[in-house]
Amino acid sequence: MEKEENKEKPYICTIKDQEEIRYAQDALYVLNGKWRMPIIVALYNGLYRYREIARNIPGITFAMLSKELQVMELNNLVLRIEDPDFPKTVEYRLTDYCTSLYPIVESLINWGRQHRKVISS
Amino acid sequence: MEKEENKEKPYICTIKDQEEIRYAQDALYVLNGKWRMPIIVALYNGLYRYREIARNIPGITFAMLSKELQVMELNNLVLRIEDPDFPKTVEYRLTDYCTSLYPIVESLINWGRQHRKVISS
DNA sequence: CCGGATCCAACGAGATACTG
DNA sequence: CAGTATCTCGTTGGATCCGG
Repeated sequence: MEKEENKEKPYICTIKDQEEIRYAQDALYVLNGKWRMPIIVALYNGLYRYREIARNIPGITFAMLSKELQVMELNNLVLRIEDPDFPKTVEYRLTDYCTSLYPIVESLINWGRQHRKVISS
Repeated sequence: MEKEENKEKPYICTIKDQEEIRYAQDALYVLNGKWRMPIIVALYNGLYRYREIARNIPGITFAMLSKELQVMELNNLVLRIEDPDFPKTVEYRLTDYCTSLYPIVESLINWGRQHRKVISS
């Protein structure tokens, strides 16, 4: 980090810019990685079971999903609900906290849909 | 990739889920990495010059910004406008294509702002 | 069927020094 | 001022094996 260099020149910038950039960075910190948002989409659409989720996210492996879900549980993004019956079933749910992220995910989906239309026309 | 395993079971899932997940993945492919979105925010807010941008994105180095801008230019996200005068000045602008991404960035900022409020209260 | 643990490759990211 | 070229390093991502 060579923040010294950045700070040395106070520079005529509107504080607003810096703040918006920081907000974006904060959100990115929570949502970083390749799989976090797709997993949220899956859960949001009612895919709750482990293999169910894995099967519907193109390219993900079980190991990656497992690791991501662990981290997301620690970060309070998902809840893990285990049923002790046999065969063992586990469900994952979005926390309310995570649900508040959905506008971001939604705009992502909308852009993707629009973009698909554009490039295929 | 053990997609074979994923494909083997057609499985009762609504196609809609898969499509939304794919759309999100498409968008993420364009916006991946730690710096792409912050750079877009900076440009969107009227920071056009190289050092101006670097100074206003916390944590970024000149080298990272340089590399990102190159890739973003190739991907048609930014335009590089060089003025041959001395001292040399270069401006970067968002392309229209990139501007269409701004709803995503905006929702990111809004969540970040909201989140800041929540954790500081 | 539900995963976790481990090991390793690939890539992203940063430090540093240098150029026009 | 506006970059580029390497080099290193940590993290992400993935394959494989293991357990309840």
